Amino acid sequence: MRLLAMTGEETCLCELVDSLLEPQYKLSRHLKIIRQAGLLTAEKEGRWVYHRLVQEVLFLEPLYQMLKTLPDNDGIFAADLARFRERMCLREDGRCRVGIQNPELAEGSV
Amino acid sequence: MRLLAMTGEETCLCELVDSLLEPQYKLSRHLKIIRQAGLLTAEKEGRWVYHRLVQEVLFLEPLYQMLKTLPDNDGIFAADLARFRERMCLREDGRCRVGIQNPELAEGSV
DNA sequence: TTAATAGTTGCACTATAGTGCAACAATGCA
DNA sequence: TGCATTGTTGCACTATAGTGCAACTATTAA
Repeated sequence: MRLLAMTGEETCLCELVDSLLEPQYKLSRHLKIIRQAGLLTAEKEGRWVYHRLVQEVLFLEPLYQMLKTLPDNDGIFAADLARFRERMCLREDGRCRVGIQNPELAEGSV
Repeated sequence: MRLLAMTGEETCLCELVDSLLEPQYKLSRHLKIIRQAGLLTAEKEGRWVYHRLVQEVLFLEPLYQMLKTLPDNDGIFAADLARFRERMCLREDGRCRVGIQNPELAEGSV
């Protein structure tokens, strides 16, 4: 797994689910690990939790720089990014207002 | 495990064994993984094999930059580095001429 | 050509990391 | 207040990565 939200945005979990096409609990745990490592901040806002990468740590800057430079030979990241951009269009006033859109990954999908 | 030879030097395995205090086969395999990932070149020279980090790949530069910036809170890296400097003093004409010095890690140690 | 030295690797084993289900807390809307 | 929604987590399980021994190759020096 890799953190793909190198766009500098802050996102909530459901937006990542729709972008990366991974189940909610998987990404939730992934984010938790990154948060405990001190690379991510979580800010609760109503039902949504906004995650953002920490910028103030010295050695993280070259790390982010590397992630931006990384090649994307198979185009997977490009596809994730495209879905992410599309998903961000659903925001209202810059805030997420809808849950998981992908029916196969949504909560009550049986 | 972490690659610690960020000093820009090229080193042979026995020098790393004496610096990192890890058994030869462990480091040999570790180097193999890094080599297969394309981050390391191996150059055989007599009985010795000199390993050097690849510099020509675009996204590796910020990675090395990050490794140099990484904090060393417990001082382990500093200790490794000190042993490495000491070990490099045993070279003759810039080439390694002796095997593993640490008796507990040497070949015929029983 | 034999012995010692520098390094590699197959195999079995152990430890750690990732997965999926289901139950859970917390918030907001009807 | 009750229920749907967003997100989290305990548990058992599976997959992957790391470890140690010992046998192996390749090279040099006697």
